[in-house]
Amino acid sequence: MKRDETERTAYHHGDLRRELLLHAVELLDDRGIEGFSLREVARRASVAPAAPSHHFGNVTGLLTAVAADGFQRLVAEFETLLRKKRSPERHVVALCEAYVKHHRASPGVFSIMFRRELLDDGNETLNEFKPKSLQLLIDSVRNAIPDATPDKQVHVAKILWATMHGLVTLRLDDSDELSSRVAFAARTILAGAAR
Amino acid sequence: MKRDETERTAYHHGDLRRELLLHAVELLDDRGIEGFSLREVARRASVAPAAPSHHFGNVTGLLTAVAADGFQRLVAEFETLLRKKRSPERHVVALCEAYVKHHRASPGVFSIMFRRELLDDGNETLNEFKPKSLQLLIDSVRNAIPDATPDKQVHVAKILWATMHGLVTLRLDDSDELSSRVAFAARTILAGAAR
DNA sequence: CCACTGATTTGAACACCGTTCAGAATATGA
DNA sequence: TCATATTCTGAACGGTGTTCAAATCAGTGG
Repeated sequence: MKRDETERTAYHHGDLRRELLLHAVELLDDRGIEGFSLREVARRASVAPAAPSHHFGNVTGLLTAVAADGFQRLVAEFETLLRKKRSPERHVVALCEAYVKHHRASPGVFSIMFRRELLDDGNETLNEFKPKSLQLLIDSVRNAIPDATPDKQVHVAKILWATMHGLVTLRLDDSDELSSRVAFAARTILAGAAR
Repeated sequence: MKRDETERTAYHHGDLRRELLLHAVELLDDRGIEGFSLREVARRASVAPAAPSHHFGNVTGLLTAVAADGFQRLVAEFETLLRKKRSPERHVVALCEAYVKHHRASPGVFSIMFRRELLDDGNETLNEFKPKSLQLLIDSVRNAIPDATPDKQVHVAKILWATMHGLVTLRLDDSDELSSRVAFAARTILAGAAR
């Protein structure tokens, strides 16, 4: 009922689950996983330390929810890009660039999305959207190198994914170079694979 | 003096620094960085919780020493491989495979070597051997694609490095496939870059 | 309208963590 | 031998995640 109102009382202030998620994202992007703590999230939401447990179970549950959201957004962005009319190769490059863009927009969230040891592997949203994001890249690669065998197409897609991930996480150079390096890398790999 | 003897007394048992390093490596490979704790390392060395601080300052210092050791070993392995007589391309592939091998041999150590937020960036050993490892790959790439511009050679080397890193850390497939995928990826990227 | 039920949040407790610091134990060297 | 420096201990402090009974609130059936 009273959704947007500020009339949250001490208990039951409407949508604590969502609020905790927002603060968790903010804290992650602010201080990274090292500076992250469940108590600090609770503190930022002006709530007792034990409050999150009811919504997420434990800290792993909260991080998993954040990561699942991240993959969901990534898939949404991928699908938006794929609706545009472009050459197959440019589609692949666009996905790779989106990957980097996603990281820059929310580095803290991004950095946990692929840390399996931090996440709950039973989460449904995660198990739906994480494979889906890879699948979208695989499909694009199929169109970009249609003459390759299906196995090789998957092969190349995984290599592309790994390359993007490495470039983004290793930070071998400042982020200005990163965008151009990503596009170059994608084209180089496609070229090598198409021979 | 009394080096190899088991006659370690309560205090001053010879080479606590080295022993702590060994236990830290063991614990990292055993439980990963998530299960790692300075107190557990001290416990495994049968020493008080505060003992490590004298040798490493704090937990960051200990992890940095572990990582620095890791890079030193990686560089040593690279140099051994580079002394063998092979084609330039095979040299590059060999380095990439060594990268993967290193990860498999000591995944816990490997996983912290590139987590800059966990390490002390003032460490001399680290600042010597980490750039050196990349430099060795760059040099190999120069030989493999001699006709490319120096900039592009560095470019390609960094892409290769990122790809290996992504393949190893993302674990997109079981580790049996990994070795062959790494070699394929290296050749694909070199081929694409040589066009 | 009200009592009841279930969902939500609190507050206190527990064990563990990293770090600090005074002081004890040992090693070193004059 | 004795003074000094090095190395380690033990206790303490504040912070963390998690658990659990108790307190609070929302909604429903009577």
